[in-house]
Amino acid sequence: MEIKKVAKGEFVQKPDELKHKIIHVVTGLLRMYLVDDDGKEHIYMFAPEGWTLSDFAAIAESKKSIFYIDAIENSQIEIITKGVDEKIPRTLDEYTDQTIEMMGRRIATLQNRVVMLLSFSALDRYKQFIATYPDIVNRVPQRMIASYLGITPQALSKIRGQKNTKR
Amino acid sequence: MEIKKVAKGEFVQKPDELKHKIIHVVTGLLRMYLVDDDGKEHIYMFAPEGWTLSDFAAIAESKKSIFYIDAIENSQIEIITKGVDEKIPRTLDEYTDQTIEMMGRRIATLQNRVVMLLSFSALDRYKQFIATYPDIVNRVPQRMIASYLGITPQALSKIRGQKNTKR
DNA sequence: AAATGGCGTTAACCTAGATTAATAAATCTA
DNA sequence: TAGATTTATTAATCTAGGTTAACGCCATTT
Repeated sequence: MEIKKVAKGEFVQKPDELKHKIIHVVTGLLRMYLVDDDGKEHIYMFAPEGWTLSDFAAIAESKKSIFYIDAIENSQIEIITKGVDEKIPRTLDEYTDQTIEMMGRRIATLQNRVVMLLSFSALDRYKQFIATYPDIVNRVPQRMIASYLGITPQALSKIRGQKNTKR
Repeated sequence: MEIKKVAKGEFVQKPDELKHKIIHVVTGLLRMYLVDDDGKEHIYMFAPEGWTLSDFAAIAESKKSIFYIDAIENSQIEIITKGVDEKIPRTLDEYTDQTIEMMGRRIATLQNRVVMLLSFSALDRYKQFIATYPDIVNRVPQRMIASYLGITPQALSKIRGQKNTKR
């Protein structure tokens, strides 16, 4: 396990790297995102202090990751590196309590995210985001929140205008 | 743990029940879905043989579930029931290898789903679905696939027409 | 076999959010 | 601190997919 400082804007991972990374954020704030065929960024998740980032699907399927990971703030992180073909632990005693807890939280988060993307309007997604991650809201630019919500910065700007006049 | 037969169309869970359920599918096919404020159904996941269904977020947050679960085919299932306030296991030795494996697969699946919902067009979502779940495609009505993809049955029908003529 | 109800398809119209573009404010950099 | 770059906002226009509605096809029930 490697401890590292990353400056704002610095990359920790790029797609197609030959090693998988599991990144634990000690201080600061990172983001994990993909770039689609049209060159558009889509933020998969933010990771503030205490969160862990990794491409579970890539590790599970022994594929290369499609995600970029970079720092939104100067951060301190711990990195565990594994070969692309290295298998996920197969039995219980290869796991730690901490890993299990992280997995449970991750499933709950992803589940809520899918429900939101499936059934909420852009406005409701935004409301839920600020209710769920009030601290993140003030630490990242609007356009990244828009990207996380699956809408354009322009649409988010419009929504915020409406939201304020409607009260 | 309770073993049960459920007939096609029969409910296994409805929202707001006072017990959480973890459902393992032995044979057959179930679906887990929610109904939004406009009365529209959104399918969260399908569960054929070997899959496990549960509302992780509700269990993690000790809340009541928002999901319906019912049988698409006559099925045989195993149900584990827990009180709504009953805590998720806290330490490793309360887990089984099987549970851990299920969690890993679930994260990978959900991650792929979020990426798809964030960055794919309706057509690409459909293509990815039939590539990933070829067997499910022929076991569920189109309208349910549409619901899973986050589009209307009419939109899916149109897409399928295009897809065929474009070759 | 008629009636009922679910399902898939097609088509006309509509709307939430995307796209494009222009501007101003904030932030970075030399 | 001047210039360059990024960000947020507003507005005009466009479009993927939603909505509504009608029709035909199977199944199931009577």
